[in-house]
Amino acid sequence: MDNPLNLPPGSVQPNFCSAFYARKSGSAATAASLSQALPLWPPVPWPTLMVRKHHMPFPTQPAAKKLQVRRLSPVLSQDLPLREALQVAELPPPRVQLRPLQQAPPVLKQSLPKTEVPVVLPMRATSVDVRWNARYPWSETSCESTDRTSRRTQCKCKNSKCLKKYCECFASGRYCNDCNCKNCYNNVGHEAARQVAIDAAMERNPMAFMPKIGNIPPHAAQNREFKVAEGPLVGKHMKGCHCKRSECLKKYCECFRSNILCSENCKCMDCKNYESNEDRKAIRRITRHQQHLVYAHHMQNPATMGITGPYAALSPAAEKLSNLSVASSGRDQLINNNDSSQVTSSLLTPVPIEGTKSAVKVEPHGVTYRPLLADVIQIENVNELCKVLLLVSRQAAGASVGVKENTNRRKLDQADSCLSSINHDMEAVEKQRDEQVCSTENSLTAVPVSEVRAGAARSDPSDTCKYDRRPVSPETQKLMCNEQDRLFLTPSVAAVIPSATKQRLPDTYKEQEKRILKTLHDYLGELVNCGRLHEEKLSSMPSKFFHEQTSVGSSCGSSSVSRVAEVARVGQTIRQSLHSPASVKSPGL
DNA sequence: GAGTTTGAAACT
DNA sequence: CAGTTTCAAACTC
Repeated sequence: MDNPLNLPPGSVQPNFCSAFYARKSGSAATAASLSQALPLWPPVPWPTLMVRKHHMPFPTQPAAKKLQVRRLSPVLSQDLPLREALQVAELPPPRVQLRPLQQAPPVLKQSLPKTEVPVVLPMRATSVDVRWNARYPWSETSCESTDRTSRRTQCKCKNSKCLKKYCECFASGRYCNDCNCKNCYNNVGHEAARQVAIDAAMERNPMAFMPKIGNIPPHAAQNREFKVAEGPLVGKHMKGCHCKRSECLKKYCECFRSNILCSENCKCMDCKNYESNEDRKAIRRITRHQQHLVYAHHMQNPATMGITGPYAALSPAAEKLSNLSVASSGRDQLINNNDSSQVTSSLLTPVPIEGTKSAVKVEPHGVTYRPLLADVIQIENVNELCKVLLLVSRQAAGASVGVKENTNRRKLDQADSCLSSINHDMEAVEKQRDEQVCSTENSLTAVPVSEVRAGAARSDPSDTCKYDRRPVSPETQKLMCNEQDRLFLTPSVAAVIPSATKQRLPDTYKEQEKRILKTLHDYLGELVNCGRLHEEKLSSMPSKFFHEQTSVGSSCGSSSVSRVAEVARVGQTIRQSLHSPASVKSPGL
């Protein structure tokens, strides 16, 4: 099979252009679905021409125009149902006809060096990862990682039929979908009219659907750290902005909106969108601060990200921002024409900075985030908590049935072994986690990956009883919610519970449950306090702080850390007491 | 939510 | 190519 894009075997190889030229409803529908699924511009006729030479240097725009546009006398291309389409779209007929490059007159072809292709493409770009238009560079990317549809930019066009570049959907190459537009023709049902509009736009400006931002260094496009470190991307607006009153410090300005500095291409007045300008820096600081708070809101209120459960908590500061649009804060940043897919996937899925093991979160537009409990909760703390809970449980059982100390010790050794195993699995879980608090939640339940997967397949919560016939109180069931506490239900862990205890019943279990929940409650309370203290500190510090926070080993909340670690120390005390001949004392939690 | 401002796109 | 109009997003109240 022909593979002009050199895509890996098995990967999707969309060919929007052929679908577009075919002008068959089936092909168009396929293109439409792909258009919605993939962040690229389907309809322009160039991509098929470009992919072969996408490493070529940028040509000048006039050269492109000469090559792509041929003046026509009123004769329209015979293969297009233009007249019909124009009647539908009520658009004026094009005065020129675009022709594919291959059909250019020989003299034109010969007049150009072999490498000269009338296409502005970032280096290393392909027709798959390039964004064809940067007027609305955020339109596909700002929200897709969490919700592919609900937060995508929705146009509100009224008069343009969504067939002009006023419409951001059309300009960014998307069909309108769930938009608030009126009299929309930017859909599969009006494919012919849409094609006419595209041709018309191309006729006015052959570069109409090309990226507006160019000259992004390849290493900037590829290197996530670069994006973070460099602040505004080094790209340049190909046409330049023409702002007069916004000082290029509002989103009216395409450069500012795209997080790039104005360049010599711009013809703006009173421009403040240059590197050393203090106003620009201040605005960016505020934006970052808002983004941080919004992010903190999401982290502390997991329900907004689809995470629900007993640990969901909303901080007061973040709550104030609950009405702040994430889309608006995020959309103003991204401009990476080379790497839209990567950005799409990472925008709300921050990744750790290389070389740090803390849960630092990085936004692709240069903002570095850090969970409030980063560096507060360590895997050791979680292990200790698990041990404490086991010991508390055993104490309760021991107090109830008088289990001998040597049995306890033997079982404790088994517990250690079991915990080591759990720890191993938890490390695997940790690698996969994308969010520290959620990870902590998982860790507290100490669910190995395999069991997480197995658990996911078991939709019936009552299935957990298959592991153990132990009864669970309604209160516990409420607490467990969707995340069942398998620490005490899985066969491997159940094995460490003294067999004598297993046989006693409801009273013993009640006591165990009560003390475990009490301990866990106290621990979670400490965590919540830690998070709040941390957040208060963050909120009271200048935005510069957020960058400093990217360094490993936050100094914030040292007292909180010690408070959390207290639980671990208590566990240590219990362990020591259990190993000593002396009788077990209450942990005093 | 309505009205205003703004600058790109479209038009002359 | 410059000036004007149209348009929809950004912004303000």
